[in-house]
Amino acid sequence: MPSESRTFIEEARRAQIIDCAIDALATLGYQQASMTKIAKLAKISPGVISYHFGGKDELIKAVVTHVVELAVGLMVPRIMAQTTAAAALTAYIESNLEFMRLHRNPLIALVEVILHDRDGPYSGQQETALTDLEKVLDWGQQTGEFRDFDQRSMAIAIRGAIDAVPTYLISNPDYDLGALTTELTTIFSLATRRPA
Amino acid sequence: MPSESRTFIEEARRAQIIDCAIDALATLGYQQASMTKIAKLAKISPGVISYHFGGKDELIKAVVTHVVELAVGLMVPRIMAQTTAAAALTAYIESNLEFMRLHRNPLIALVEVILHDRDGPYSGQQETALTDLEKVLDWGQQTGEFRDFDQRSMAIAIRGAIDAVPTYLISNPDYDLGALTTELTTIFSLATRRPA
DNA sequence: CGGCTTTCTGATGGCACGTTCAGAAGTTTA
DNA sequence: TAAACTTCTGAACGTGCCATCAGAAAGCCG
Repeated sequence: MPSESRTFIEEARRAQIIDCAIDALATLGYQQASMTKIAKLAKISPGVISYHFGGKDELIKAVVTHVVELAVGLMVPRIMAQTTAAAALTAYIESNLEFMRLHRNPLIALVEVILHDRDGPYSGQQETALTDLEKVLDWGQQTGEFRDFDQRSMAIAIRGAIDAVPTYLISNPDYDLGALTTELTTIFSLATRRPA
Repeated sequence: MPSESRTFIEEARRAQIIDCAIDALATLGYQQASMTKIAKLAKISPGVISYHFGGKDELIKAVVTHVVELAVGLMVPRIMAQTTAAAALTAYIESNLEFMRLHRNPLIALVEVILHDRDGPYSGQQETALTDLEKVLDWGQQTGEFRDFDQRSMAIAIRGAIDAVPTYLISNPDYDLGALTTELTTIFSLATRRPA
């Protein structure tokens, strides 16, 4: 159902439900974020969710799409604006962590979904993230800024380090993201650069 | 119930059930690994599990304890055997990945449990892993082998990179662990060492 | 106002889960 | 062998889940 053909009310309800689903996922975790609880959060009847989304799967898909759009919108321009691959990699890491700072709950909700939907339609998301990152790495190797590491291994390491942060933040909400950002960019700058 | 006071039969059953639980967790995932399915795998009645373990929580705890023991037994001696902090860090990473190679299903089972038991008793495991790693990092900073990075941030990055591997292997079971091991040790060697 | 569609309610059904339990089967002890 | 204990079975129970649906409410329009 294309967005154009949706009523004003329908748009509003969908947005409200998605927001509540994000809150439920982030605060309760995937297991506890049931349709009934999400409905209770939104102060509506459980049936409404099925009415607007058809089922739980579609609601989850809508949440993922929404958060991914948010993330891409924030990160891609920042990365594209760089003129060297090294700067792009730094911007990649920084914008990832900046997104955590600005949209913590949506990100945690996204992580919850991805972690719990094994073999689900979101394992593809991970592969996409890796190949996107590899483009930056390839750029740097082409220009000679980066040394000759294995791109896939490096991508796994970088994404792994980034993806560890939200999980860590769930247990330690007050940890200083700034220090972490500085250190992560330094680590992978040192790890990727061509030795003098 | 201490291990000493257990019958031979009880020991055998517990071991069998733990093995089947590991297989179920690794192949089906946390959600699908129900008591009934584990019992079916072990070709016993569901009641037997409750009889020997008291409940699902205790079974999961037994699985975690078992795998952690396996891992510690393999990794700690290798790390302790090193004479420099840099070598210890390399051994840390290598033995982690070696454990994946030797005990893939137990490790995946462990990861499944830790990922799905948010706020559960296993979030503590993660903190323990970080502080243990920080001991190695602190060693290297004391001796001057390592530069002055923030230990917590570095620990998060290293563990994140390592923990990303099992998840990646679920989707890509045939990826070359050797190449990954070499690259990960190189990355964090470059990232930690004191610049000349 | 009266018909028509959209939107919502809240109860219901069906399903899978973990746990429990009366009794059966097996094992040990005397 | 007989009694006592351990181990096991499989059905039953209570719970929470998602999906469904008849009917109520609300909005829209002629």
